[in-house]
Amino acid sequence: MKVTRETDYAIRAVLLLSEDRGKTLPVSALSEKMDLPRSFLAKILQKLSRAGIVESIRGASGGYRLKRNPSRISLYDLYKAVQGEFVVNECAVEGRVCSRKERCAVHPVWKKIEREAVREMKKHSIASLSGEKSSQRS
Amino acid sequence: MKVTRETDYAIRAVLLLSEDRGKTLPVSALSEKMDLPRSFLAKILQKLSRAGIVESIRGASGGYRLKRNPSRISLYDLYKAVQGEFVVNECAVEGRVCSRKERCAVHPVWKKIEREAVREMKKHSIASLSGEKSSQRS
DNA sequence: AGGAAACAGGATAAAATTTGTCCGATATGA
DNA sequence: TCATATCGGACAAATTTTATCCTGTTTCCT
Ligand code: FES
Ligand code: FES
Repeated sequence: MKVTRETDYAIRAVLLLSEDRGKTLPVSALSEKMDLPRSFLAKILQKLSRAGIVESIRGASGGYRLKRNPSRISLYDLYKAVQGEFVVNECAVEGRVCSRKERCAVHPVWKKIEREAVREMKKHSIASLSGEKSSQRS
Repeated sequence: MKVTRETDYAIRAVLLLSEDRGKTLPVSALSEKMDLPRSFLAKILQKLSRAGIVESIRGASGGYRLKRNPSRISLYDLYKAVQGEFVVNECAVEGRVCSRKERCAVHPVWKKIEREAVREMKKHSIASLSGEKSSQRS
């Protein structure tokens, strides 16, 4: 559930890609401009690529560019592409074995926190977050 | 931010302690009844003890008992006693070094998720969660 | 007094996760 | 062909999670 460096880096990279919209940037440029470890970022971009969020262009003058409109990329999309399903408590995951699940009164609380957090992350698109000065109220 | 086994176990133990209210139970009993690893649970109870949530009675026929009324013990109290401050993204922690903090539009989103989750956890007391059928009373 | 039951606190450690690096293979533009 | 890139897999350090064990101390009971 916690947002790791991986996801944080993914967000920063995608934010940068959304600035020069449609532009293709190599990992080196993204890494330098956002001060992120290069080879780690490379791995992260592969995940985003597989998730259909960015697109890779191989070969000389290649790099990465957004595949979707920034307004259609939410924080949740990035979280999920990088970290997978958002889970508050392993015990409350659907399909997990937990002998107490039926009578557990705490379970629903974790589920609610989960839903609220996901909802909040879905609310914010890269488009609404980019541009430094965007006074997004929520 | 994720709820670890430690916190999950703490909640189960405190729930059991709240059933026999005021009763003192040794770690062995708590461990057996809730099927939790004994020595691990012992460590967790020490944390709860230091946080003033439970009280330890040493010596033969000793054990642990609640120090506060179950209606005054929230999930958040337990989370904090065991895992410390609730944090969604390390980058967004107060007082942390992050060069981009000032102009970062994502920061407020993590903070909001944090506030909402903490609020939700504070809303539920052990009293309101115990008794399987969630009959509210205090 | 002595023994058994129980917690306190520190040391230790296995397993899992996070946070990366590196390299050989492949693709592509000039 | 050569320089520039990504791809995918292997590897690895650091940290966190999930425990266990041991020695010491307290307290009840006989
Ligand atoms: S869901 Fe497993 S104990 Fe609550
Ligand atoms: S708070 Fe550090 S980059 Fe957003």
